[in-house]
Amino acid sequence: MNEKPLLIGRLAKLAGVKPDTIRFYERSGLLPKPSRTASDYRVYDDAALNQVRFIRKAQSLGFSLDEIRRIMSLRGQGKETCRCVIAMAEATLAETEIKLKELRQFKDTLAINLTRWKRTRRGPIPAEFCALIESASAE
Amino acid sequence: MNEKPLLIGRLAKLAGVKPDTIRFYERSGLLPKPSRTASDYRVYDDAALNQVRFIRKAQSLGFSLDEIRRIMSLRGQGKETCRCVIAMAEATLAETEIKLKELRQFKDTLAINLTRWKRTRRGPIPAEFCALIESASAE
DNA sequence: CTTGACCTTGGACATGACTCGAAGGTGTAG
DNA sequence: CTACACCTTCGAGTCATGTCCAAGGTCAAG
Repeated sequence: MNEKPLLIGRLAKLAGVKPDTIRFYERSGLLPKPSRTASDYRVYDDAALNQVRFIRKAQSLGFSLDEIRRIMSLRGQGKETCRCVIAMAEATLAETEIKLKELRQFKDTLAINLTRWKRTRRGPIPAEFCALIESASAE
Repeated sequence: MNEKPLLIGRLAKLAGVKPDTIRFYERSGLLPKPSRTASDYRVYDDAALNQVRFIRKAQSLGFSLDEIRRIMSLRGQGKETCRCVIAMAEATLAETEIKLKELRQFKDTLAINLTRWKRTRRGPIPAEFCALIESASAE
């Protein structure tokens, strides 16, 4: 009643990417080299799935693979590297906060411009659109 | 006392990009074709500077040139395109809001883990900090 | 034992977004 | 007139991030 090993195809499917992408991440040093079966198949554990999902998530938030590699390297450091880890985490946090602020501002600008457009060019405006503008500018 | 025309090099410097990039944006339909001097030099106005800055800003927030092109086309077009424009704006706004929410969540996760770790930093590195990657990708 | 779905590697190709170089024209300072 | 820093086009190169293909190995089902 052994569980079947988690091979690359299944991992890829679970993470919503292609096997090639997993291999590419491994080559790029984003994922640790997995263990292999006797026949050289890659075998993954559950952590690998989380790691791949984390990469995609961070990517969708605008981090490059290079930045993600740095963020992920926070794991598994020795205690002598405490300061380094803290600094890195804080840098990432600061970066994220700046992105947040700018994105919010961008959204507001967009909303304001659309409101102006709405006023000058009075076409048929769906109700939901007005609601969207309202809620966006209200923030 | 004529003002000197705003040529590509100066515009590029003001916007913090290279002349090549400006030409590239023009070729890609992100910037309108500027007027030319008798000797075929591109001559820009202040609006161009704002446009280039807008592109860079939006880019830094994770929008592709293609998305930016669509966002920018909201300016100064149409009358029958109302519905189309509205739908596009709505989509962009929604997308931006999702990004906002996710980024905020990402930041919070990061901050929480960092704070927790700082409090306990006398001892060995707590497992939960090392699990940052996993927790961040959870959900 | 064959079939078909997996896996392996290596290398080529694709796309977005620049970035550079060559070859030549323009404008101004000395 | 001569430098020199600009400008022009065109085509090619670069980097990040995949994505595909070929040639071959593995494994479970029929």
